[in-house]
Amino acid sequence: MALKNKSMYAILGILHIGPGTGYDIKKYCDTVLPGIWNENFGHIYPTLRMLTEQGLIETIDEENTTGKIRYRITARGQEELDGWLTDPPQPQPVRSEFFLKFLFASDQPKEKILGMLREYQEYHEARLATYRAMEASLDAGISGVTAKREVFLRAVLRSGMIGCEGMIRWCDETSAAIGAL
Amino acid sequence: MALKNKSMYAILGILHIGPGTGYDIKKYCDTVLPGIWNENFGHIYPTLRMLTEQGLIETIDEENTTGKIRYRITARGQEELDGWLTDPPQPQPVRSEFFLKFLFASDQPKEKILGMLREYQEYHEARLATYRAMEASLDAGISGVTAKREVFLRAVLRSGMIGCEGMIRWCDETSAAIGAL
DNA sequence: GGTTTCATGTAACATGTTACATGATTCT
DNA sequence: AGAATCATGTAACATGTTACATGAAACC
Repeated sequence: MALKNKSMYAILGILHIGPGTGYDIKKYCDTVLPGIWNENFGHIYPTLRMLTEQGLIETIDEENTTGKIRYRITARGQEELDGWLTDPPQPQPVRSEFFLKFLFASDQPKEKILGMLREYQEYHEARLATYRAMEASLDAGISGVTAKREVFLRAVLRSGMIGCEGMIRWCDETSAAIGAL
Repeated sequence: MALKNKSMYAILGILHIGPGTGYDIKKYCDTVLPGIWNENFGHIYPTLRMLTEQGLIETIDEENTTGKIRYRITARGQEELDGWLTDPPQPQPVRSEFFLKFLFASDQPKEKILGMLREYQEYHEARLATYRAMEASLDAGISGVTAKREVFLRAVLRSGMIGCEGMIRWCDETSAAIGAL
């Protein structure tokens, strides 16, 4: 009875912000949700069909000249979304390839380990730069979001920045510790 | 030819630290690798068989009274592991249920949102406490790891702590911002 | 006229989790 | 004697990714 997977809620949530096509949903994940959520077409289209069958979303038929199919959330879909929002998020299993490699690298040459740390640091510096750019575009007021939702978007950006800053600092600390070995 | 999945390397890496059974590998993931890597039996046993077939690990036969099967890494397995360690880790797709909910919660009552943040903060405080406990047990010198590997374990613990501290700070900041709405 | 972006969808494949079945050993 | 932990393994299921096929519309 209950929805099986998280993807269904992700799609329901995206459609609650505004109606759109499967393609729009993918776009939304890639542009506003990177680092938070990802979906691929192989998942989106079957899920849209399931959600429609369950009456949680519906198609908008509008002088359908092209092959586009726009969906919007239904009242029942909104209810289902609100219920999910109330459930505490379950801690998800983590799999960090970097830390796994790092832990197993203790017998590798020091230079190799320092190189791994440098790359990891550069990766986070690049991410931090893109977060800052996103923040700047919010500052410039070119996004079409409401003031309230902007507070939430900024908060999510801040969390990404805090994470990156922490990892950059960690790389510094750790490089120093490894260098001293 | 090349190994398909990350689990194979995780298992290879764990066995490179020391020989063990499938059960030991699961234990290792649950105790020293939580927050970094997880495996389940349904994956471990078939993978051990594949790794054996590929000659990357081998069984240790020792007066096998019980049903235990202990594995150790082979020279070829060590080579394969070293090669993987040299490849840069690929950025993994992220899916954070909490942030997804948080972003979709902007239309929910303020109290509900503050509650979500409070729970998220408590969760990170609890994790921080376990990391500190793990650090204390390293300080006490009761772990049987080498001095060098201990440096790496401490570094991984530090990264977990930095992450938790960052998220706790973020919850404070964000609760204040939401409260002011 | 050609390239990029928009748009939908399926099939095959890869990966990961849960539940179950079984039994030995160790601890209380 | 009973409970907890150790130990191996399979089958069914759930989830997620990639490659492919197709074509319209927008841009240059």
